[in-house]
Amino acid sequence: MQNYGDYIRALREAKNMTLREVEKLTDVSNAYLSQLESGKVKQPSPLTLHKLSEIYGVSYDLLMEKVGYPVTERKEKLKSESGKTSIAYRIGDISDDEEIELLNYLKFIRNRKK
Amino acid sequence: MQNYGDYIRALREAKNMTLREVEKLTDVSNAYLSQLESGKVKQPSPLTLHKLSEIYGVSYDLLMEKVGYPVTERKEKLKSESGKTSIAYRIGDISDDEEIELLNYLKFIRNRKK
DNA sequence: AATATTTGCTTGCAATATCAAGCAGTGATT
DNA sequence: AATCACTGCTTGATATTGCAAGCAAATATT
Repeated sequence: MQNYGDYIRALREAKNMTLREVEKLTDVSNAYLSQLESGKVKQPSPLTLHKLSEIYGVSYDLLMEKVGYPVTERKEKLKSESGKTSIAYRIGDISDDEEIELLNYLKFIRNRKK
Repeated sequence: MQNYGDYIRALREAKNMTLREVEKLTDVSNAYLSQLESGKVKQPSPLTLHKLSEIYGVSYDLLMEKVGYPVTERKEKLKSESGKTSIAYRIGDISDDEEIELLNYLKFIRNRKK
């Protein structure tokens, strides 16, 4: 299992944001963000995770879980049926590690030219 | 709203438990429990709150909220399942060529292992 | 080429979570 | 009454979060 830091770094880079851009949007220092992404922080506070979840477009619960906090049981796991034409449908269920690789690869092909 | 410590103390006393009984059940020191209940702790960790929620029979979310942590709302939870939370959102708008590359790459990494 | 800006990072430092150990009061047992 | 166990509490110590300030390498601008 990978470090959750790699995951949130992948999220940021997938959006082509710098640490200081995220800092301005979240009021979390770039110094601390750097530590987060390099795995030097065990469990960032829920508030910090909430801010990150908002700008990266992932669910708060997901980040809480990745960091190792207890999560509230979601009894219904409804699959997104809306959007059978979306890429999400074609990709299907993917693991966390696969998602990191995909996001990294997307960043790569988008920065490839120029 | 006042001190959440008063609330946590009320929960314990409603069950006629001592600090040391709770300590044995939760592995949270009686010293710290005392500080919690007397309002000397700002934000106990989610894990601590989870343990307390289990033995006091209240929801984890409720304690999280009382302490001031962000909570996931029901509405957002439902909506997010097929919206912000899906990989489609994280990827964002994507061209046909990019999608083909992504899907090929996904196939590649899935065949790569083993 | 020289200078300025950007970017990720390291390093103390302050604030806080949590515990181990001990202390005083209260109630039970001898 | 003396002792014992139990109760809540305080205090000092340790670990961790998060920040301000600075730094070196990369990139942009003149």
